[in-house]
Amino acid sequence: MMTIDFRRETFPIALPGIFSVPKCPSLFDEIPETTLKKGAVIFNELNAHLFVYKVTKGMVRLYSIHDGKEMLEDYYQPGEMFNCEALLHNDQGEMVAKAMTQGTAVKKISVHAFRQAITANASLYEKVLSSISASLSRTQERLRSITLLNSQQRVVQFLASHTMKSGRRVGYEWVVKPAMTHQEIGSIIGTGRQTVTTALNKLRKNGIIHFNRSYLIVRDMEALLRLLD
DNA sequence: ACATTAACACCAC
DNA sequence: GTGGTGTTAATGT
Repeated sequence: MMTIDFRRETFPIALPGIFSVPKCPSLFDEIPETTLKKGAVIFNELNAHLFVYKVTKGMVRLYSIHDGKEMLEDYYQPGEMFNCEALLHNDQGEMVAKAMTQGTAVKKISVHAFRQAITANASLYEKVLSSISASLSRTQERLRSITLLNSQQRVVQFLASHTMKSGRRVGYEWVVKPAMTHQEIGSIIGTGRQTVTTALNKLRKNGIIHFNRSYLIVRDMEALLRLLD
């Protein structure tokens, strides 16, 4: 009877994880996950300092509010940690995290426990850094996109990168399931939902994509990428 | 020209 | 019924 199934983390080589999704395997393994409905609050400005989280299913949106309007700050996908800023002392302002999609699941660990874990396992600290670094890169990329591209190009660019990152390859096509709402896509790329709808419909009319409420298929990724030249 | 906003109908869960 | 989508008209830059 073999019961030894612990996977101990050893890093003989320090890999520059440029393309790797920052993960935190051992620390969150034992934690039960919480499943949330779309729109459910994960943390708000009052309790943002208490926990560090990891997404296990679905997507999480992080936003702030200015003059009653929501400003999307960042978003997170399965395997990614978020709210690592809570480990630092500086206040991030009034941030709220919500489940972006139905059936989003997260795990959480208290800031105190996380700090203790870091003292026992220094490689955790690197994961915190790469998580924050990945968040910064995403935000820079969104800023660049909003500055340099028009809304149609932004839709195309987001669609291509999001599909290749989170979609499943099926033959020559890519399937993204569950589909994001046009509203959510709009908040990420900084445009209105009508603009997203019309841009997606144009792509659908050209046979490059197909979509309905539950999934989205990229039929011709090369044609999609060609639109960015 | 490009994009946003408001408005309305339609449809799915 | 609520929320998401398709479409158009008015308006702004």
